[in-house]
Amino acid sequence: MNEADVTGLDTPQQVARVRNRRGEGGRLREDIIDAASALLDETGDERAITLRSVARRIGIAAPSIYRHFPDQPAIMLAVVEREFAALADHLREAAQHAGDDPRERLHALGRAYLRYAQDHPGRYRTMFGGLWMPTLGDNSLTEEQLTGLGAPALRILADALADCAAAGQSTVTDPELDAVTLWISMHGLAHQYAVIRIFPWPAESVADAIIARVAKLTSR
Amino acid sequence: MNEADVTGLDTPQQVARVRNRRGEGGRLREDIIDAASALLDETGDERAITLRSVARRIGIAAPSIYRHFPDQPAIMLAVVEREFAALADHLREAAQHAGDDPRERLHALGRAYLRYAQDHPGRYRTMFGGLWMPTLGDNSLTEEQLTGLGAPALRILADALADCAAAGQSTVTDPELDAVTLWISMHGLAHQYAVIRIFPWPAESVADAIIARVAKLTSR
DNA sequence: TGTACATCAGTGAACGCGCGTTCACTGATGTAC
DNA sequence: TGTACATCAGTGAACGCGCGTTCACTGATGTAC
Repeated sequence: MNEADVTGLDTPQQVARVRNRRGEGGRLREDIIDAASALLDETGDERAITLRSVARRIGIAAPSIYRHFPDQPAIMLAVVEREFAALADHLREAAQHAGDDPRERLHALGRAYLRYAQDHPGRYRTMFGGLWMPTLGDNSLTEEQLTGLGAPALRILADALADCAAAGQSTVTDPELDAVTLWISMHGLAHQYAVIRIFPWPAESVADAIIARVAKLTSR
Repeated sequence: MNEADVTGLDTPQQVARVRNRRGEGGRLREDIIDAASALLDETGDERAITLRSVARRIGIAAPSIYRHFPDQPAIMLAVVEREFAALADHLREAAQHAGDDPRERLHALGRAYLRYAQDHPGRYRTMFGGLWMPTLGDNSLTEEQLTGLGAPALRILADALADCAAAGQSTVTDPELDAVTLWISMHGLAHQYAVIRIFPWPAESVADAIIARVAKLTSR
């Protein structure tokens, strides 16, 4: 690091980086995941996440990554794990801000889910696109871990749906199963959003229709 | 081509190939698309479709592809175009074999759509995954072409839904819009099928619930 | 307080690989005369 | 019927590139004595 670094001559890809202090080396791990997420947001293409592109972005040498990740797929897995947690947080927050009416809360959750896919299409596609996944036994991810990734977010949805049913605003009889059905349906919309940026149909009404019909909401 | 070629010593990747006769060079174009589709089926990973992997598979030299495609993305586009047509054919056939009851026909379409995603997960993910798409202005595909790809399949679904409404089996009032809604919802299920092979929920009932609720089918 | 040293965080050079693409070419085949 | 030739279908060698990964290393910093 020298004076030239603050002149703005460096590309944003090659920011000068201060070496972490002793004992704080673990922070690079977070920086790597941050950089990979940012690359996903910018390029929308998970193929753009290479060991070297991530290293360039942070301003480190490529081999430095091996101090924190065993190989390249491990970075993808870490990104996806963090994003699933972020999605659950995002939904939880939306549910808390939605007020006391269960029906409103469910709609708020649907909107929040869609917003996540719209705001981070690259991340959403990566999370659900499957290309980061193990080639079946290729690495150490178990099936439970795999389906468990989305479990917290699904839990939030199932609770909201159960609240609707309890309040007499929905006629579903199996909120756990119907939460899956609702999530699957919303995923179809969110995924299309994340893939085709210009959605050729009135998306709001599509979302409302899906929620109201799949969740079997009663007419007000 | 010599005797050794029929001894089975060659890998399936390197089949001896007879040069097309004069005037029939266009057949290689079909062979290239065939090979790319087959690679998609086998690997389930569109990153496996490279100029060289396709060429190896057919048994030609890599540069030969340039006689038929301007570049590598053009192959992907051709594959996707053909698959969308195949999907529409598949649905049309299912509708024809479903008999005269509109409700049954709609359910048959839903099952056929799901089956396509199950039988060809790699193709399905590629068609709807968006990674083959132009980087916006990067090549010559227009927005109409893009959204038009799925139009024939959507048409079939919209007609079936309109038939349900006309027969009093569905209370939808806008079959065009609701066909989109239904397709989006089924896409969510089909996409999950194509990504996670072991589906952790009763998929049949999920599909039935989506169709019945989104299509607003009347109870029998 | 000073100093030797172990540890930590990260580097620089190099490797082999498969990729997309280019170029000048080859050899079979149909056609004009 | 024969033959010259244009065309067609496809090739072989080579290029530069970015990739994942390895290896031995460097230099700062905290710690034990």
